[in-house]
Amino acid sequence: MLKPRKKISEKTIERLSIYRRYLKSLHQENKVRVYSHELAQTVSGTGAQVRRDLMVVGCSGCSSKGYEVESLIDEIGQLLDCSDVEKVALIGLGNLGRAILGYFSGKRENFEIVASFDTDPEKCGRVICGRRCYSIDKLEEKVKTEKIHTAILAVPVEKAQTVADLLFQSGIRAILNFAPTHIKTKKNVFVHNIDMTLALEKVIFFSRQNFNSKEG
Amino acid sequence: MLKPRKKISEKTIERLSIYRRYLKSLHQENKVRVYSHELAQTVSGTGAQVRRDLMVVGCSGCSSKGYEVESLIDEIGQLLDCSDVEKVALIGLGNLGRAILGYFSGKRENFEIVASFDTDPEKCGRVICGRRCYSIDKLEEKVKTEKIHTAILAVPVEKAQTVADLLFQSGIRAILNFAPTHIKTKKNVFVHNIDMTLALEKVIFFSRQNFNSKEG
DNA sequence: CTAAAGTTGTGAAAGCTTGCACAGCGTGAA
DNA sequence: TTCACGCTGTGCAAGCTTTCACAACTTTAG
Repeated sequence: MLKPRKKISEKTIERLSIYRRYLKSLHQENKVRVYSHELAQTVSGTGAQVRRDLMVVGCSGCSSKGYEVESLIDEIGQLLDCSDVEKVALIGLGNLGRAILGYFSGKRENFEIVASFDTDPEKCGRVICGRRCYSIDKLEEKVKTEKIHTAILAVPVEKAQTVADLLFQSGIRAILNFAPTHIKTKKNVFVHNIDMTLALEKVIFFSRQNFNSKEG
Repeated sequence: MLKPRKKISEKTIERLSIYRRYLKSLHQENKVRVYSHELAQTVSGTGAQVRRDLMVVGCSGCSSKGYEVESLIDEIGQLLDCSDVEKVALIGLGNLGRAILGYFSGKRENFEIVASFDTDPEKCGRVICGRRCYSIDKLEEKVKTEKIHTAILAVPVEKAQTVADLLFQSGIRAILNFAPTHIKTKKNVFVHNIDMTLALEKVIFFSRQNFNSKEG
């Protein structure tokens, strides 16, 4: 029943997600067809790359007319989305955690933050940004009863590994980690890091390098 | 005067930054030496990769004793850091923007957010999270007089390209973009995107894939 | 002293990602 | 119908990244 699908690279998945976002905006403008080179602009890529990415979703392009916007959206969705809305837990309600909660609140189709957790007794039990905050002691229980498979980690760096271990133990399958540290995950759990400090340092480095190589 | 340095890849720069972070923590624990395979753990990599990364900073390892923590920190710093603190501007003081401002406030050695900007007249002129917020009309002026080279973009997606163009025009050399859209940059400007929705979608996808391939 | 163990630095292979180039096809014009 | 055009799908090559594997070196033990 499961397709014999090849390994799909992270980069391809990211681009597909970006294509879809653009396709949805085209759909709202009632555009019916789109060419690969148009999609390519959304990722600074080439038409060939787009076509290759689309091969993994079971391509349906049509020579000289391009791709149908609506069916592409569907097909990418079939690959990327779950059958039902994915439940997500947020751990850590500091400044960043609350901002994340606000950022993801409402208007999402594919996932929803259904619970948040913190250690601060001041926060536990209250409703913050429209979601009830639980004590982290309840994490394992909630994750299991609510069948949550994905977690966003926005705790201080010292606590990140401990909380991550707790998440593994609870049966979480994926973590989006905002703590600036590498999380050791032996299990079959996918971890993606968003390390803002790292990103800023990188950006600063390349700004200088570009500048020096051109003008310095 | 400028080293004839080869192109250094983004990935290498990221890893170097991570190594350094770990090295600093080792330094605080008064650890003097470190082996490549220890550093490798911080990035889920191999010793060979670490050694290769370190080649670009002008390696100084010593057979069978490993690397000196302190001098490695210095050498990586020589590559990554500017001679003086890099000034950064933050555009957009919504929930996310304020969280970013808080996140980066204080205790940073290499960079500092020196000004923030927003369109909301309610915010302009006030001091938010310890930084004065200016009207976006002042952006070009401020960027030029303060010699700011780097910007963090945390504006709504509709405004992202417009503001980015303004930043290019003002002479910005690098942008860390949080808006979920691709920014067109013809000039010699380095743009790095942090797209949280994209990241979460990716994480969800791979959690399912891992799970299915193992147990489904 | 010699030998064993363990690490660095790096050439070379393997693997992954992107871009080129072209066959094949559909469309529209004449 | 026939032709020219332009797009898709994809083999292949080029480029980039990681890993392997090993010589050279340092330290420790005997």
